[in-house]
This record gives sequence, C-alpha cells and structure tokens, in this order.
Amino acid sequence: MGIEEIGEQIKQRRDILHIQQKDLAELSGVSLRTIIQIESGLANPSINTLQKLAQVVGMQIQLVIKNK
Amino acid sequence: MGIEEIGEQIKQRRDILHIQQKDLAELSGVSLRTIIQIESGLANPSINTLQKLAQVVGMQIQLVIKNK
DNA sequence: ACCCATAGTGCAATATATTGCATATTTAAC
DNA sequence: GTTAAATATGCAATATATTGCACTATGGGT
Repeated sequence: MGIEEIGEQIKQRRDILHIQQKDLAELSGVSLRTIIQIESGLANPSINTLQKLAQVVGMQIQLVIKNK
Repeated sequence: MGIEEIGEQIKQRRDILHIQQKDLAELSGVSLRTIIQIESGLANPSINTLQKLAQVVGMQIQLVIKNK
C-alpha cells in the first residue's frame, strides 16, 4: 500500500460519492491544496490528515498483518 | 482507528516478535525517539514513517470502507 | 469559439513531524 | 539493593507536511 495507492483510493471513493475536492476540503478540514497533493500521490500525509479525509468518504485506516 | 491504537498495535506486534525499540529503529530507519513517541500515542506519524515500521513487523496499512 | 466550474501547479510562509543529545525512569536479573 | 538493559522525556535543531495566494490547465455545456 504505497502513497500513490492511498491517494488513488481516496480519489476513487470521492468520485463514487460525487464529492468534489472543494467539498471534501470543507467537510474534512483539510485544505484543498493538500487534498490535491494527496490524491496525486505527491504528498506524504500524516495519519491525522488521512483519517480526516477517510472519515468523510466513509473509510478508515487499518494496520493489518501481512500474510506473505 | 486512532493514533493511540495504531501505536499500540505496532508495539504489540513488536513485542510478539521480540524486537526491541532500538532494533526496530535500525531496521526501519526511523529514529528511536520517533518510535517511542508513536508507540506512546504522542505522535502523528506520516504514512511513510508508519509504513517503515509496519513493514519491519510484518504489517501493512490499509484503507478500507467502513460498513457502519 | 466562449464561458464556467473543477482540478492542478509554483512559490513562499507557517505548522508540525522527526531527530539527536543528555538525562531520567522503568524493568529484569543477579 | 545494585547493576545493566530497555524504555521514556525535555529541549532545541532540522526536515518536512500543510497552507494560502495567484495562476494555469482541463473539461463540459451552450
């Protein structure tokens, strides 16, 4: 699960819910600028920031054991 | 999944594997100082940092859809 | 073509994560 | 109780995430 992948997942989920980046920014409290960077895979967000976004789009962060 | 919970999970997993904080620091490239802070729930790590630790203890970050 | 909304970029400023060092505390073993 | 290893803390320095502003680019509709 790389940084690009995480950004991509947020973006996909946001698209499914028909939420715009601007709205996600307002709903999450994370700046539009940062959201763009995260979705583009250019950012290395903190857990807090990622959680704010995840919550708005109905997701959550998990730390799971790798089976391989 | 809060920050305290994440730190706790890393710590638990590290204990199971009998890895010391110092060794986790060397293996992951994350400073001992930072590891202590994360495990104590005092830090808000970046995805990169968390991934470095997770990998050493055989875990991975996932972004999953909340079913509730 | 033109408008308009949405998404993305460059750059500088600010907030915050990460680090090292010295020191303290806990824990375990003897 | 003493020692030593492991874990934790205060503080300052550095690296980096986050932000705002102005601007550019992209895409859809008329």
